[in-house]
Amino acid sequence: MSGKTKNDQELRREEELHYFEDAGINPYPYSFDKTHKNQVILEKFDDNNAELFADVAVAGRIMSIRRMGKASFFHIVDDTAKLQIYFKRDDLPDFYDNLKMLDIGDIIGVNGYVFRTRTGEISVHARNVVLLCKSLTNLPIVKEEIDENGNKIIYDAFSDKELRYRKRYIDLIVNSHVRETFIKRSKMISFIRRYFDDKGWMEVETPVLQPLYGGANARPFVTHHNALDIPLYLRIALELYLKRLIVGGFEGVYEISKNFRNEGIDRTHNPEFTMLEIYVAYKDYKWMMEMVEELISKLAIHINGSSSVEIEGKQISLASPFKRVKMFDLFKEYTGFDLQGKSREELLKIAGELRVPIDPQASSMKILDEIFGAKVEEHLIQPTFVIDYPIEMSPLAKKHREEKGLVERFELFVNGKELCNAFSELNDPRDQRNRLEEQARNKAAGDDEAMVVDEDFLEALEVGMPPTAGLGIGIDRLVMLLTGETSIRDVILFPTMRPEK
RNA sequence: GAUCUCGUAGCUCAGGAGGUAGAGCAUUUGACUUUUAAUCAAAGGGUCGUGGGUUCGAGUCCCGCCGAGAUCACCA
Repeated sequence: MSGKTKNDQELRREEELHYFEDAGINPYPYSFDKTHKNQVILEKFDDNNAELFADVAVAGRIMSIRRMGKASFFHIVDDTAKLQIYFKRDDLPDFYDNLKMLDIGDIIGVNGYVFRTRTGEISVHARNVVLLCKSLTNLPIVKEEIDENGNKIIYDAFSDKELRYRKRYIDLIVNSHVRETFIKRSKMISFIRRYFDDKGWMEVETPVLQPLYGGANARPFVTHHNALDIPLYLRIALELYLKRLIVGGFEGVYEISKNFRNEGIDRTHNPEFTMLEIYVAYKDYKWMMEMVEELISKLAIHINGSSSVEIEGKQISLASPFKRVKMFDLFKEYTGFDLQGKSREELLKIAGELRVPIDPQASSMKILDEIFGAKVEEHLIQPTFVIDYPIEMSPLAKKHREEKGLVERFELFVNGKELCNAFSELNDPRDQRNRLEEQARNKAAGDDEAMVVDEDFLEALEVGMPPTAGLGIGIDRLVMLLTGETSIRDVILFPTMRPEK
């Protein structure tokens, strides 16, 4: 127990705990043999097969109590559904009086038979009850009603976001849609794993603690290793180690794990977030686009039963294929300017005409990025592959096979937000060295998100990496898309919070 | 990091002409052996985020601090 002062309800629960102990009932027993999940009973029971449900054992947390004198109705919830339990005094001579010492939040196990009540609800008629865990704090009471149209009306929802995120275990208990969101998240990740594994690509684990960070433009977290007495960085991307593995001879590797970026927190950013990266040898970005289309459209159907999702009131179709548009064609379409091959000064002038505010020190890459963010992104509601980026924006991508000054890269945008980033991976070590050195110069000039030169990575490329297609997907944002959530904190179980004081 | 908004009982909220707090649910007691936002009757529960100021008097006005949300900046 915390040292917090207990309120009257918490004190009463302690008294009830002692009541059970004094009665020789262990309030924290060791196990309970369940025969059925609640959902199975609700789905499989019908009035003609009652004999199959004549002796069931169910268990779960008490969520509501209706005492009617010599009969009582509780709802218990397990990890599948809410189920009603009927207690009749005559059938529970030994335990019925103990029922009033049970509270919302306690966990019980019940043996009994399944039946349908007069009002039609499938329920378990209890023959035996065991207390499995006494709860010492009171939960928020959320009541639900199904109206005549079958819509669920929720009363007194537990909705304080701060409490919900800090006390996620309570959020999960009382808000069933929250539990569903995280079940979907888990299903999505296992679907992706299965999809990749079936193709013969291998899941790997690469260092989280890295002597040099790389693979993205971001500010890292720094920590210190005592025995080695060196700084170590928490990874900002998976890329450079996964490519080393392609050099090492694996032909398809992927990793799904946390990245850490020392930046602001908002509706779409959490300092630690889950990234998927995959690298497949002998493939290019065109192949990767087809893979992404298939993966995402199949995933949507697997998760939601439909390739169409509604988010922020917009209907979005994730059915394959997705639109593909060259980045500079999008600039033409939404700004009226052809920005390809323009000098920094020309871009600065155009940004001014478009009324896009730009830091006068900004590089041309930065200016393009700003204009894209301000003028183009918002139009990319339906899934759109934006392809062929300027070389300065993509230091790890391979030069375009036809167009000078561009690289073979795509980003997938959905609902105006970037979901994936991919390229034909740069495997010419000389070109890669030049580009990283350029990054290092930018860093020296004050760009604290620019990349650093990783000599070991360059040596790996000198050993030789086959042509390779690489892809990164922000899993949290993919979950947001498929669950309709608009805040990343609603798809991360324990989002980063400032500590309470 | 900036701006705006918010922080009242276990939960959801009301109060805001400054006069030391209200509702519903939850809890307690009683009635009720198929109820379901169960119902009916009665009762208990709050140093109104925190520290200071103005005032005879502050949940209410002012300032600092803590925490949160939204928008923006940066990014995925």
